[in-house]
Amino acid sequence: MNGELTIGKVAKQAGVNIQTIRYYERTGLLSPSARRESGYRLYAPEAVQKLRFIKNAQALGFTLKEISDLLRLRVSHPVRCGAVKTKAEVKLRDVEAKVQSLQAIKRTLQDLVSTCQRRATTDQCPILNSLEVKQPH
Amino acid sequence: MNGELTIGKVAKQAGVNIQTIRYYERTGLLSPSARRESGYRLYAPEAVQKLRFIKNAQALGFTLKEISDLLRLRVSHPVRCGAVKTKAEVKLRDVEAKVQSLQAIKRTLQDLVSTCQRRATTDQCPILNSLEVKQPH
DNA sequence: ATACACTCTATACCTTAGTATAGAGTCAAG
DNA sequence: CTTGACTCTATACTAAGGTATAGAGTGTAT
Repeated sequence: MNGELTIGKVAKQAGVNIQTIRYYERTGLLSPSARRESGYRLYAPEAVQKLRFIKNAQALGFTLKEISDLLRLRVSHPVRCGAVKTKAEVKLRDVEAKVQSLQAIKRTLQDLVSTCQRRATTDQCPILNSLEVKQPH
Repeated sequence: MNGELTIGKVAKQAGVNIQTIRYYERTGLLSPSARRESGYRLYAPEAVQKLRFIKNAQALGFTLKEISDLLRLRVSHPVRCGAVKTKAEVKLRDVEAKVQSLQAIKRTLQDLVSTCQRRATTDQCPILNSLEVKQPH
């Protein structure tokens, strides 16, 4: 037993459609580690983890292109280190901004819940003020 | 001067396409506060704020449907308070989960940046371990 | 009163991210 | 050695979220 999985097993374990996995292969996001002689795709168990990461990251507003960039971030040669570091820093700023925005929404929702508890009422939309609005440059 | 804006002004201030605003109107997300006799849409200045909120929330992975729900969350009558509170609490759990996931990605990116600084190398994809993977139920 | 920018409706088209289907071949249990 | 579940490629379709265009009317500065 070598631990390799067929596409159906991977799909089931990751909770995604088989077609989705093949679609990700077409777009360069996830390739099988090997093929059987018959052409059947074979995947390492980490493929399941990768698919779950992709689905999580999508729910956070990342596009497949951005997720692909994230997955490619690794320090392969000291010579490329500077470039990787720069990319990681850019992504980090983006992620930090998302965390800030989400926390603002979170505080508003918490306020709303406690406002309800105090039986106060308002016709204003409270969530509108939650996000620090950036002017388009 | 009553402060009402035509669609072009709103679009420019919010940094979105005019067609997008009309699309949001069709989908019930944002309606003009009035129309001129000629049919021209007129918007209150808050429409700009609302559009920016929508764009921010989309970048955080919320769908237009979810954003619509968020914008409707307000305590209008004490009698409805329980329902609003329940909805707000559900959204709150969702937002908290997103914050957790983003912070995991953030820590990984920070590690990556400092790994680079130590000139270490790895062929592993470090970000794969960043998200607490939930089993599909 | 005429340009020119703006807006209207209606319709068509586009991109991203899948999902479905057809027709043929493969695998493994009985 | 066949039957049922699985996989293959290729192609078409779908849904969400826009974006573009045509043809007609409106607003306003000169």
